[in-house]
Amino acid sequence: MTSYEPLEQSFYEQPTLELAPRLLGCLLVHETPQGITSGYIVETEAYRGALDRAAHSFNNRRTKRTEIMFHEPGHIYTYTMHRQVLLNVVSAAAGTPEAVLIRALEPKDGIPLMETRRPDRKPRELTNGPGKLCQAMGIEQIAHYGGNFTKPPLYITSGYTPEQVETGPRIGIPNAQEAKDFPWRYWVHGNRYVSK
DNA sequence: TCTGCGATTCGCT
DNA sequence: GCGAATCGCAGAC
Repeated sequence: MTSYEPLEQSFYEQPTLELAPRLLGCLLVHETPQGITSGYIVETEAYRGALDRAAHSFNNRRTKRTEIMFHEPGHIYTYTMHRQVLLNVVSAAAGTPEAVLIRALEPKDGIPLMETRRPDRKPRELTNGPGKLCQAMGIEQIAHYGGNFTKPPLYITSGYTPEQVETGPRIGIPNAQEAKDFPWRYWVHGNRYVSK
C-alpha cells in the first residue's frame, strides 16, 4: 500500500456529463495518520446548477454552502445530510456551479481501517452509499470542504476502464419535478458495490 | 435479499 | 420552522 499520483487539473476540465461517467473506475484515495484507504468509483451522479432543480445551486443560487461550486473544477464539495457526509467533485468552468456526486466505491486499500470506522458491517455495506463511503474513508465535511482532488490527502488517481457503463435517473430527489427524470446517474454495469 | 418507513441535524428562508 | 443528493432496521419472501 503506497501513495499514488493524482490526476491532473486538466482531467476535470471537461463537461459535467462527460466527467461523471469518466470518473467511474478511477481510484479515490485518502491518506490519514491512521493509514491509507482507497476504493474504485463505481457510481456517480451529475448535478448541473443553473438548469437542474435537484441541485443545491439551482438557478445559480450562490450561498456559503454552494460557494465552492462556482470555483474551478477539481475542488472538493462536501455536504451534510441527516448526519451523513456526502462527497462531490466540483465540475465545469469557474462561474458555472456544477458537480458530480460520488455515490459508491469498491474498496481497495485499507479495508481493515474501513471496518474499524464502520464496525459490524458486511463487506458490501462498507462503501455502497454516498454517506457510507465517507464514513469508511474518514471524510469530514469541515476538514475537506474547499480542498482539491489534485493533491493529497484526498485525491483521485487513474484506476481501470469499466467494460460497460449504465445510465439512469438519479436517486432520492422526488421533489425535483422535471429534473428527477434526467438520466444523470452513471454506474459500472454489474458491480456489486453500486448502491441500488 | 428487498422494500418501506422513521429518525434527526443543519443550512437556508 | 422546514425539508433534505440518507441510513439502518424491521418484516416479508
